[in-house]
Amino acid sequence: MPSVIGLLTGRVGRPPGAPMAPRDGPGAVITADRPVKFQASRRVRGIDGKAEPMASHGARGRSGGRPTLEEVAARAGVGRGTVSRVINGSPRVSDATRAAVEAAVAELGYVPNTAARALAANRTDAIALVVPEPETRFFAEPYFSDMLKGVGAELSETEMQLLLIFAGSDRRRQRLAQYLAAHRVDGVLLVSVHADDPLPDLLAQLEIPAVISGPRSAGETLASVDSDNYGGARSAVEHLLARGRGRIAHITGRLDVYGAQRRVDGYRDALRDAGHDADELLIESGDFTEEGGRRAMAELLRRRPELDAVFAGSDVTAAGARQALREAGRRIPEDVALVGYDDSAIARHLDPPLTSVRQPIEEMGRAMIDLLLAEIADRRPAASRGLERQHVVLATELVERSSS
Amino acid sequence: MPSVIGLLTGRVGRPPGAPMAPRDGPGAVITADRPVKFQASRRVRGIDGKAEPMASHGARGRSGGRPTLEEVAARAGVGRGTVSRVINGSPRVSDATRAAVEAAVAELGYVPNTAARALAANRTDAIALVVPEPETRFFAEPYFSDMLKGVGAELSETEMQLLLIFAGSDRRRQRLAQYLAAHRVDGVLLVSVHADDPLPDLLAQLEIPAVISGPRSAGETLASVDSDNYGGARSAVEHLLARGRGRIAHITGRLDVYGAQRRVDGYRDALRDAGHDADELLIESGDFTEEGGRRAMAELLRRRPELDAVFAGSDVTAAGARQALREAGRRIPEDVALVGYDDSAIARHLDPPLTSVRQPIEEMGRAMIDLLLAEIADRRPAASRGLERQHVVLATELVERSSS
DNA sequence: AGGTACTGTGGGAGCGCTCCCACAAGTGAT
DNA sequence: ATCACTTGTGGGAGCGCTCCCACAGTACCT
Repeated sequence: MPSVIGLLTGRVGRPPGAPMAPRDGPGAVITADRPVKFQASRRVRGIDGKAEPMASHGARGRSGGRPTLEEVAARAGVGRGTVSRVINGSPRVSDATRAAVEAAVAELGYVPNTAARALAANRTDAIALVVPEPETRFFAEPYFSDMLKGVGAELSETEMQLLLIFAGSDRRRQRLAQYLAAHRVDGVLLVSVHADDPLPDLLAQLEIPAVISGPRSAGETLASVDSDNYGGARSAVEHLLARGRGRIAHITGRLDVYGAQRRVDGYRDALRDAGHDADELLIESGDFTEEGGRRAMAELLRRRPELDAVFAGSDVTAAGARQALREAGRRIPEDVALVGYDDSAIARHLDPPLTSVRQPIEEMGRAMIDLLLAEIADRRPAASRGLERQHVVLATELVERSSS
Repeated sequence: MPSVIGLLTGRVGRPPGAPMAPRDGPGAVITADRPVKFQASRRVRGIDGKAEPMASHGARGRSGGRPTLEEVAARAGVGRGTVSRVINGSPRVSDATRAAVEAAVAELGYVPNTAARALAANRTDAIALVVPEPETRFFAEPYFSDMLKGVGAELSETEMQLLLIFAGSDRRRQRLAQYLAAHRVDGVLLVSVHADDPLPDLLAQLEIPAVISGPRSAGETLASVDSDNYGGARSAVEHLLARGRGRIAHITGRLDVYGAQRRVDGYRDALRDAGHDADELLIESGDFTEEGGRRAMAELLRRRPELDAVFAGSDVTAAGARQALREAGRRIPEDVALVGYDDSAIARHLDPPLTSVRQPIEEMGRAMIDLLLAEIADRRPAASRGLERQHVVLATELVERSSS
């Protein structure tokens, strides 16, 4: 499978009277509410099939017979600049002129030439969603498709095109670097990036606007969107406490992931605030995998056989823990209550169904796009930057099921 | 989810001495075998963060400080045209000059500007894979991902970018039409198109090269790639005959799909050639669905209870037939042998595992790309067209399992 | 010598846009 | 009436490429 999938997200027409988007707005390409009909548009080649003389240089040729801005202008009896303003939705055009231009556009079936626009304006109207994972994982995990849904929804209000780039192997990362160096996108969305990934630095160097889905640290330099890992963990632990559990263990995620650290913090603080003594032996690190969860659970049972609840760093981890608990003869939730994180599909399908902390992934996608578009728009007027990076944190929600 | 996913498939560098591809070849963008290192490339903005005067018109500005062809030429002490020839891999450059240019390219970290190239050359170096289905089906059915794999593999030798366009709803078809009208792709790959789809006509009108994966009829006007439905069906029936079955029924696919008709033809001819009388009551039409298969099977059992084998138009259909057979108390394969088509995942997982006709889907994807690239290349020199459309048919293979 | 035919090279013209300057016309304060 | 804005408009000057023509240089014929 190729390493970059791109999603078309632009819209076809701009709702009449819709507010202008930033930077004079990505305007309507064409006001195509009417049925999309394609006039056979005068062709370059003669009827006999032989190539027309096609005056080596001079009037219309290469474009394949498509109308240009200039032609629309002539038709509408206005200048080129005015047509451009109408096309791009600038407000500084009189109503009469606008109507004339729109009529000409419709009559000629004018569609802007993307390449010319990109060249002149030095932008691509495309952004990339970079996934440093093999595409199999991408398609398998609902996390990504939820994110994609949010991103797509938010983007559908714009003319932006989305490219999905898989950077799971060295070869692909190389390709990605190439792609970025060619400035083929106006901005980048980064998901599931590890702490030591050089990609963020590359983006900074190339001065490409970027938003990261989970900050790499408290001092993240890129704009970021995250769910409230700390709060989510707290809510899980508080829920267990409220259920009367007092010996709550935690299987962490990979601790080089900042979000996993924050969950540990939330776990610790919730227990401390409830007046429980810290017990480091109730914490065992996992790695977000099922096997890791099983191993960690077995270890916890060995160290603290009297535990009565487990907060796992992910649903998959919880699934592993569940197996270890079963093997040890512990019943869920009677003997040990279990809470996961992510509220993924497995949470619902586990036996018993798993209480889990839901992250608003789709919303995170939307938020990322908002931030990114703002950054792109800001950058445009090569103006005084130095804006602080935005960091958005979205609330989580505990979904209670019968495992706790 | 957005309606167009684009896949990046281009390569990073051209293998030294690789044969030139058509039309003077999509050449190496940059000879980046060396580790991808990004020089901080002189920036437009001053160190203090304020915008440089940036002489309103005149030398270098908009491009964001990236080197241009002109600069590479100056550095290498040659003309602009020569650098262009080197970049595009033209053979009409002396070795010494080429080396000098390549050195300059490497030193400056030159990467061609895609937009400028697209504008000047009137091409996009992108093609679209159009899927007139919702993306859920796309991701669920291995048919598509296999196809994608083949397409991606073949494309990885070129600089072409792939766009995946979902045209499952009216809105999306509209968007697609818009996209095509803007000539944002050089060519289109069409998969699973129904007989009455207007898309092929639209493509013809816009003069966009296109290849279809299953011809809509014997007189398909578009270039096409298909598997040998006729031969595949024959091999299935011949296999059943060889196993001593004499009363072989057929559950067809949707008969508005040309391939399904061809399978019926193959079925008929195989029986006729073996000296069996035609028995139209052994043929019942399905619709490629499980429910259709079940219904058709029930009907066949009612009409011809003495049947001893079934050739189903697809694996899914076979799965439906299997249920109906079970319900009727027939054992597979003892009482009734069952053969499917597609050799999809369910064929392996059915109980008993299903004998099925495998189509070389990945190869079909490759073949489609080959045809499409050839068409695109042919079209370029607006030369005498009128070439006959190419139709490629690939052989199928019978995969024997225990259901027959 | 003068053709004829290459190969290799430089650079003009142009692709279809956006950006921005110039300027006409209108509006209102002085 | 003059000045200072504002609003709307036209069009020049690019953006960074590709295409192709022109031409120098070399080679091999007559």
